[in-house]
Amino acid sequence: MEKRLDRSFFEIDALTLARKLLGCTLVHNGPDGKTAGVIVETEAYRGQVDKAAHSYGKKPGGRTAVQFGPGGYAYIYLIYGIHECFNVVAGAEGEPECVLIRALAPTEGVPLMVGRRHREKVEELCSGPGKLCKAMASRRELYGCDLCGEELYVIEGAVADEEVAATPRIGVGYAEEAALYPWRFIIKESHFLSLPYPKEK
DNA sequence: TGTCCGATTGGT
DNA sequence: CCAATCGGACAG
Repeated sequence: MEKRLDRSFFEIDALTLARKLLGCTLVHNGPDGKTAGVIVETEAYRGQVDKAAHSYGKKPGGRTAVQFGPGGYAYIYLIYGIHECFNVVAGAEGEPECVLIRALAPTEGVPLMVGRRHREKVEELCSGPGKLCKAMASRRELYGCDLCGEELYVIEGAVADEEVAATPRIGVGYAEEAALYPWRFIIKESHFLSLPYPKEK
C-alpha cells in the first residue's frame, strides 16, 4: 500500500520533480510526534539556468551546498530573518536544483500542527512555505536531512494532468526573464493553496 | 566591515 | 499597508 519514494525518484530535473511531487505525501516523524500532508503546491528552481534560484551562478558551498549533492535531501533556509522554507533537492550530484514545497493538505498530526501554528483552521495550517515549516517543525537543524530516512520521507502519490495548473512563481519579481517562467505547480481545486486559484469559466 | 534586501507572514 | 529580524551576497 504505502510506498516511500526512493533516491532515484528525486534524481531528475527540478521541473519534472516539482510536477511529480504533487499528490505525494510529505511526512515528518520527529521527537514531538508525527505530522504529514499531501503536497498541493510546488515550485522548481534550477541553479544552472534560473536567475531566481539561490544557487544561480554559484559554486558548491555556503547556504546552497546541499543542492550540489545528490537528490532527495532537505534544503532549508531562513527567509526575511523570521521564516523558514523547505525544499527537496533534485537532480544528480553536481546539479544545483531543488523544489520548494509551498503548501500541504494536512493528513496527520493536525492537533500538533494547530499547537505549533496557533491557528485553528486546517486550511491555513500549511498554506504557505513558512507556515508548513512551522506546522511540521522543519527547523534549519534539518538542513541536509535525508528524505529517504526515518525522520523525513515522502509517500508515493499522483494527480491527473487535468487537475494541475502551472503558473509563474511567487515572489521572484526580481529575477528578470526568469520571473515569468511557469514553474509553479498547483492542484487547482485544492483548498489548501497559498493563494486561491482563479475560477475557470 | 558595512549596507542592502529577500522563494513570507500576520496584524493594522 | 507595514513591521519583524537576520544572514547571505556583494561592494569597498
